[in-house]
Amino acid sequence: MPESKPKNRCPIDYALEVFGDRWTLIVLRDLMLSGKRHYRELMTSKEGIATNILASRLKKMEADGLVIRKHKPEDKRQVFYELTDKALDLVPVLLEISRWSVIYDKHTAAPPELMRRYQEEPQQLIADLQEAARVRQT
Amino acid sequence: MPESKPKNRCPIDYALEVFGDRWTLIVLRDLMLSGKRHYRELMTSKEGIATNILASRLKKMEADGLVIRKHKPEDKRQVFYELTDKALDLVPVLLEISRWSVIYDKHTAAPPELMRRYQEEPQQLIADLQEAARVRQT
DNA sequence: TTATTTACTTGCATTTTGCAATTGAAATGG
DNA sequence: CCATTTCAATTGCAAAATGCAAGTAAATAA
Repeated sequence: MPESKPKNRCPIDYALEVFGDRWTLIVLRDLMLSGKRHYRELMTSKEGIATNILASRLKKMEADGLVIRKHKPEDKRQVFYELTDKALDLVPVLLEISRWSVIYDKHTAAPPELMRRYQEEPQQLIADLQEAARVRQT
Repeated sequence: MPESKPKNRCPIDYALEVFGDRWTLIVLRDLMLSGKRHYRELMTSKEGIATNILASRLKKMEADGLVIRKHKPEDKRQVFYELTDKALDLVPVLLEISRWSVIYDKHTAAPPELMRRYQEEPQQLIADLQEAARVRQT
């Protein structure tokens, strides 16, 4: 990595560079919480991401160390995207954002059971979601 | 409010609509954690926001119920932006994002004392930051 | 061997952003 | 007072990012 940015940057600013756009968090959500792993699966999110945007985001996410692009041995057309620890460590951020949205969006569609568990045993839920995502990658 | 969006929306998606762009979180950070309240103060962030973008973001943030625009009685040119509870409830999100950035950005500039307190007594730190922001608005 | 699936890429119109200059209202200085 | 400065924006335009539709290459299936 070149990595020759102006030292000492605000943590919010760094986060925005990595996932501060309209689509990266959507893709991360689908990979981390919805169990999607393939390009074609990521295309089906109901927010309707354009194929060129998805491709460019996955490329940037790989460059930023959030995902690793791999080929399926049994079908070499197929690609799947594996989450790194750097990405999995965003689970608490996604949950905290969700908690906020549930309060302020009256049309929210957050799974109630998930949010109840987040309130009652946040650490355990985080660990479970990360573990579930890790298990899927094989 | 009109509020006629397609019912049942994902909480991540709602959050992205409200603050999922390059600048809104920067402005929120400056209002919530750096104690800025005036347009001219928000212009000085080292990320260098353009004046037209700042104006449009503040307008959208007001429409989304994050800030309230008020005039200073003693100088009617001056405007200050007051944070709503909806905005102050994003303090945990900002801190969680910061925690992540501190781990993965080797050039991070997060105040170590702040992050130490977040680790040791998160609830108290959140309450203190919200209270400090509230006190400033008068 | 032809058709289909998968993961993209390309071209182009539309939208958003960034930059510089300008504005108008209100305060301040002489 | 009247000119100057401050403050919070707005305007115009170029550049970049996004969205949409069509196309492509490699691998598999029929």
